[in-house]
Amino acid sequence: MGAKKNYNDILKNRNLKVTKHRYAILESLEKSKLPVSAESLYIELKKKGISISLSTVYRSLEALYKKGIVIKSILPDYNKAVFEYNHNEHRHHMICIKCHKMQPVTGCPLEEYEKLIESKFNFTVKGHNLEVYGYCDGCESKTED
Amino acid sequence: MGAKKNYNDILKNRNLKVTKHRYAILESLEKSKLPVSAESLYIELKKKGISISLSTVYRSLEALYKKGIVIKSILPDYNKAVFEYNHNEHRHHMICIKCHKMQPVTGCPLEEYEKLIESKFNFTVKGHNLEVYGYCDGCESKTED
DNA sequence: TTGGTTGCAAAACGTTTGCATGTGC
DNA sequence: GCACATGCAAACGTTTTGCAACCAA
Repeated sequence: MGAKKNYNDILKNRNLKVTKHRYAILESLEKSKLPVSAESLYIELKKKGISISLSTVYRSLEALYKKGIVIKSILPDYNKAVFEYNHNEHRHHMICIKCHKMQPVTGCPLEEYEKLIESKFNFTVKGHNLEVYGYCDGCESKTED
Repeated sequence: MGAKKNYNDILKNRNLKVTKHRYAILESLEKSKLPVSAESLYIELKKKGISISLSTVYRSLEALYKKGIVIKSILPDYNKAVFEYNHNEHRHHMICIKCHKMQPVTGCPLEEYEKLIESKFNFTVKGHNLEVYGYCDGCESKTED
């Protein structure tokens, strides 16, 4: 909360070597308001003039995901994984059924629910995954199936 | 509720032709306590002596999913889709990080949250997706990373 | 120096599709 | 009979991997 951690520290703290690529990926993700796919991140980095291969993007994202630095999710109608920086502030998303846009929502109603599950079943809760589906502002009017 | 609907009616009501395969798939899913992948469903049907191809399983599941008869989800660490019968009773799942077992949990804490989102953003909520991750009964003891 | 990281191309994987055939209504 | 469902094999798009070269520590 006090001193601003840089990406190097984040990587070092989780025993990941600091490389240009990982730094760039982390920076991109942290600045992005929305979750991105490996490919779009790859394209974005290329545009910035960074020389990187798609497999490195995949490998880095997987490493960051395994360390909990980024969050990975796959949506049923968009058959690829998307990644976002884990802000640890517990953010969820609203996903538009029509245009697939994702917007973050802060605030999470699940604390009590998790406690309930822990006590009711013999299950140690470590986290959860929540997305809300519907029609966003722009698509609302154009509804009709 | 009152009269027990059979699978034929479920299909007919959604304008899907009744076929042996769809019937068998629906029956399998409805009886299954846990979400299953297309392939495991395929294997299960084969074991029952039903002659079916994997693509039919995929096509049927997709059709049922599009009609809202089944629920489709993809988990970040298990890179394939799983399907479950939509009991309309709003069930969520606990997923074990270690053994990947999924168990249903009834009860959903999200009604108020959805209302909040609808009023706060201009977003028409149509549904949501929630999974809780952690260690199940059996894996709890073996924890350690 | 050394073990982790990268690029490339090829492989793997789950899933989708084209087309000819079969089947429900 | 006709529109839709199916089987098969081939195609697809995303993700993973083997290997040699590279680089951070």
